[in-house]
Amino acid sequence: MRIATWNVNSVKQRVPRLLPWLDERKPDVVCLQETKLSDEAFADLLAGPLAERGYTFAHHGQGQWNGVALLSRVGLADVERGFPGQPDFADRAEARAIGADCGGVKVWSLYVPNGREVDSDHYAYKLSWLDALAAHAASGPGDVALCGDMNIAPADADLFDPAAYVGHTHVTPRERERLAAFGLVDVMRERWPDERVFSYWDYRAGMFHQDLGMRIDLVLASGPVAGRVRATWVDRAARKGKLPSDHAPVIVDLDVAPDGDIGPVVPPPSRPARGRRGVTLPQGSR
DNA sequence: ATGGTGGAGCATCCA
Repeated sequence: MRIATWNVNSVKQRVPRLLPWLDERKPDVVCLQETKLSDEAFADLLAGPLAERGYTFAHHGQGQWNGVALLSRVGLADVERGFPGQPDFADRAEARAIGADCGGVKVWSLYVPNGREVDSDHYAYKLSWLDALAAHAASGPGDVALCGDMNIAPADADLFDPAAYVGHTHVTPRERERLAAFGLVDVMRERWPDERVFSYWDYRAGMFHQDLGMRIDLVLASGPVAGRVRATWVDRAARKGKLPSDHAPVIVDLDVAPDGDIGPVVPPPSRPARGRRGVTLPQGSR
């Protein structure tokens, strides 16, 4: 079973990239984030193309911001939109979490709040949001995979240059502690312990071209799921070419790949490290 | 060079 997670940064803009990518990679379960559509608009846009490809789907949207979805060819049962105790921001519920049983695994598509500035209201919201998620994720006895844009780099190795992020969100101990508190396995880092591997590159200043990115899109799996992993990689090809998202998909194969390949013969997930110091982070970049 | 891009949508806000 192949699971993928991808922050598409507007699924409407990304349709010409998403549909060929589904045909090429043939994921069984897809977690999308930042769809930026209402449920109705998502269905109008994608119900036909997804049905043609054998996917059922569930979307949790709020219009122009946020929005998460699950696509599945292995079943989509017990769909949950949001999770118990999920906090609001400014008294408004945001569409940042959708979960379902897909092929025996409870899969969550998550778009963790950005946090904006350390110690801002939005940062406090991010921490409380993660606390509530931990309480819910820990409550289930079954196999679980938390997938999505966590807006946290688990370690300094997940940054092109740790010095560029001093004082920024995404790297603070309080955020990283929340990730660790899930008690789940970061399957990408387990598979590639010493590789330079990023999933997000700012659109600005040629960051992707220079491979100046960060790894914030994660698959966090419970032990039994992590034990089934045969391959894990970042699909950097999806970040290239015309009108890409600023994130690349993260792909995880459990047991065997959908085309029968046994995995894990895949290229290293990113380029070798090139010493780059003193690069100024684009303002607002996360 | 103290900027630079892209998506929401129409004035800015967000990442």
